[in-house]
Amino acid sequence: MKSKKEVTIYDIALKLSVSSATVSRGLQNNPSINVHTRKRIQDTARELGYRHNTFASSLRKQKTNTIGIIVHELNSNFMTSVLAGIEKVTTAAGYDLIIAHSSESFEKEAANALNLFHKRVDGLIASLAFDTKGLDHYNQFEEKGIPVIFFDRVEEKTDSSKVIIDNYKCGYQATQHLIDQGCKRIVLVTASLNRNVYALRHNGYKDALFDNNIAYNKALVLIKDLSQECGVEAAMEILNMQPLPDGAFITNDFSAAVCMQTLKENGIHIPRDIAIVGFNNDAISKIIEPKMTTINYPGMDMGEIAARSLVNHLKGISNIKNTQTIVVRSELIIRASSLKKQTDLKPVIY
Amino acid sequence: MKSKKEVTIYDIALKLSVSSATVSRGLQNNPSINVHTRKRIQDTARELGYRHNTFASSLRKQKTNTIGIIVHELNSNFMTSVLAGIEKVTTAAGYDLIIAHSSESFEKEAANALNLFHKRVDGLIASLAFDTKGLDHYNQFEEKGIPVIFFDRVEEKTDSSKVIIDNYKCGYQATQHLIDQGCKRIVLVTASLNRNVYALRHNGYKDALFDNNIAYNKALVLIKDLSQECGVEAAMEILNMQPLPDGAFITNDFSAAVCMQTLKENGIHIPRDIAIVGFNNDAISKIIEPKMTTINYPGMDMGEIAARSLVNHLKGISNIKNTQTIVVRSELIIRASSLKKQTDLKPVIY
DNA sequence: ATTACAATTGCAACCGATTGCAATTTTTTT
DNA sequence: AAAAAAATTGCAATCGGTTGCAATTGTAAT
Repeated sequence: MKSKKEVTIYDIALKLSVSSATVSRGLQNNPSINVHTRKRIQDTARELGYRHNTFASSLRKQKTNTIGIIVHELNSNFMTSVLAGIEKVTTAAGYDLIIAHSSESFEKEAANALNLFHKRVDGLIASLAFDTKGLDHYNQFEEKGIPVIFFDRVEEKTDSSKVIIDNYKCGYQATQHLIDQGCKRIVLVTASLNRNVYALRHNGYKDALFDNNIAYNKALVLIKDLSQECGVEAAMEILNMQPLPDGAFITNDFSAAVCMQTLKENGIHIPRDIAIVGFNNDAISKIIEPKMTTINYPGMDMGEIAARSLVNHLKGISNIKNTQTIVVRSELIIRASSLKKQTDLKPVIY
Repeated sequence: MKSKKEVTIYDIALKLSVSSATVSRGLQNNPSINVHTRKRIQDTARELGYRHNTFASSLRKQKTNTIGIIVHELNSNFMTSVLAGIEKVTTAAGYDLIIAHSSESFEKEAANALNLFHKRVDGLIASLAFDTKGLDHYNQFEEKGIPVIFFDRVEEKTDSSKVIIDNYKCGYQATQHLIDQGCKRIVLVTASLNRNVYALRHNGYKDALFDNNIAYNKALVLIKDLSQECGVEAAMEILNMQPLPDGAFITNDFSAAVCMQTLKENGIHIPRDIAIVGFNNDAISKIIEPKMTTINYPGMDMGEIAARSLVNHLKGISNIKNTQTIVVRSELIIRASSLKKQTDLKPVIY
């Protein structure tokens, strides 16, 4: 239990009869220190079991070499890919990461933001929680000149930097596809229209209907939380609709899968009775029967792009303010769950 | 871009004509400071936009109030639950978390361990990567008296503290269940037997066969990486077996789901031709058709238990060394994928 | 041999909060 | 009113690296 005293640069300095300044420089491989001396210092450090004291260093240097990440959840394919992309870039650039997740709670998100602020991250990458309203909790970063970059779930109105997909287009595409398959009564299951991604998908849905002369029917739009349970709820509501809808665009693969399953259990045939399109291209979309048509978008790329902008900004290579919004590509992946007609359109296998 | 200078306790001290010591104590609500003074200090801090400097504090106090977490992946139900459990406990106890994931790579795990070591976490909670061999990279913590507690994927042999389930029992139970359903040729799809969890499940499988007078057949044991792709591979190998197996115990729900699907696509009926049991009770097990029999074990509880031991140890309430191994309950959840016989055994709906 | 210049190394002042102990002020007791 | 006890507050050292600038040593040019 008794832990030995920490080894400091002073111990090394003492042992080698040099100054602590030399040791400090030597450990950083500073070329102003003689190569031979450097080696002696590094060897002795290893030998003594020295470990760098991050606090002392950060305290003096006024920076932490750490980037904070705030996300709403971790347990999706998408998020894991984003993180992988971020890690790839930041690790290469020599930054550490602190990952915080809000479990879709505004309060936790704000608490995480404050915490990372206190931990003095050099920069922040964030995706907003479900019910996050406003970006006030990120103002503190702005004020101190700490760069923040948002991805996916962002606040459209503000002029903060962001990496997003064209959610409007996705919504339009998905809906148009369903219409192409002959659907006339298309349900939209989505989440709070306050969150940009959902609002835009909704707009796309609406406009696609309009462009095809199909009346927008509010009763067909179900606002849910996109949890697994909500898939069941949505299915039940759909089953109670008169007449039955013939298509559904459910903006989350997991909810869509559960919904689809519940519909099937109630004797609905997919896609004959109801065609289904999900969102995210999560692994489950390929496992469920029939395989699910969905929107794919590149988490890894988004992560990389966001991280690279941030890192470049931190290194002074570019300024984040100049590239406010980056839109990455996304695509509709057509699988069996939406194919009512035999179509010459080959399903894109992803 | 120009960030204003940081506000320190000295600024507050100056403004209120008190000493920095008083400010420091006042901010911590130290009762030795007059209530009225405390209020003035806190008000002024807020007014000036003071933020606590964690480094200076950690440097002086020689502790960080931070617990490190090392896991192999984040994108599973199980892991998310564990994290939630850990968070619940640590947040209540006033600790911060730093989450690091190794993407199933030993090297990354070791790098993460070193990093957290340098960040001087007060304690560590870890689950090992796939190919992690030995615990040498955790010795550094031991040496400094920093408590480490492992969960789920652990190294059995060592006497480190751990929170686990009875993997042997799970393996036995799953296999026995398949045998009860009339299976005679049972495939086991699992991962490297070097990793405790897989070795023990394998032992359970073996012993269940033995106790039922079924010969252990090495050809039926497939060592894979339990990725999604491996589900396909496993299915292909199963299809090539002569005669066809009549049961499969696949120690990961996702792989099991993919495998099951591939088998179905090849005309195999589940469970009639082959009965299937998975592992983890991941969400997918309830979505796939037929729903999958699997082993459920309480991630949230494991997280809570691990965190609580650690926190209690850190607070000196108990010593981690006294409770080396904690085994939490686990259970077989029977669903349609394994029910060959109409049985009076009611499927446990979880 | 002398001067100019480059290569190394050291000095010492930071960075900001914490805390044991002493000093001072206030309150209570006699 | 003096003494004792309690409540507040301050002093000053400490945690461990970093870095501008000065000092020293070594090397090359004249």
